[in-house]
Amino acid sequence: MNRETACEVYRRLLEHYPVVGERRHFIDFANPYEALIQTILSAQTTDRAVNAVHDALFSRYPTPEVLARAEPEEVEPIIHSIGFHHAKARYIVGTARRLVAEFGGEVPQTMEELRTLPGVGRKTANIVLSHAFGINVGIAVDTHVRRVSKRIGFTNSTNPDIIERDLVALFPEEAWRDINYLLIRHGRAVCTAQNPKHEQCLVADLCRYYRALNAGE
DNA sequence: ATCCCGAGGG
DNA sequence: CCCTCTGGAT
Repeated sequence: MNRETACEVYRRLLEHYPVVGERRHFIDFANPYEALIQTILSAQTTDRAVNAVHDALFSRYPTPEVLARAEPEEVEPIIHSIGFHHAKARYIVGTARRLVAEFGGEVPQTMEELRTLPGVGRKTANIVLSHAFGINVGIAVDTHVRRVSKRIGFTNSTNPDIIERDLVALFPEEAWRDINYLLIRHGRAVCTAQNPKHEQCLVADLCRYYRALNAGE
């Protein structure tokens, strides 16, 4: 697929998805510390759930230094409603302690350093870098991104590293952060693994999978 | 009942 | 690769 078509896909998805009543929204990051902690907490939950806990958490633990002195057991009830609270309480306290002990209380700004923090994987590091620091570090390929990219025709590969390389080559750097989430949203809402909703799809006319489907009949 | 904008661990 | 960890929204 050429860049023009890819960018047309990007434009259509960008215009549509913020408006469609998605139940998830990007967290408004106040500072890198809060951004990091909130993003760790966001794994496998809604941002609404994380936002619901925001004030209680950060009024009690406003800085990495304060959170580092806490015990996971006392943090756990505060974040209970988001789920996975047992592991996540340990993650954020452990992360705060490493920030203080090894990074001078600051959030590191490289993928390598971020990923050494407990609870921070590729996806979380990507989000923190792109949203909190404006550093574009590529596209995190999950199952949604993989499926959608293959169907539309952004890539021919099933290898996540090659898929990322193809996507990165196809979109301008400023778009990486957004295209990442647009593909995930689109994959969940419309381009589902089973019974994709072609009637609702904004980019069906540009989609390789959809065109092949119709050509066969 | 079903799904989940992940990470860690086996 | 597989599994587990959890509550909440729908």
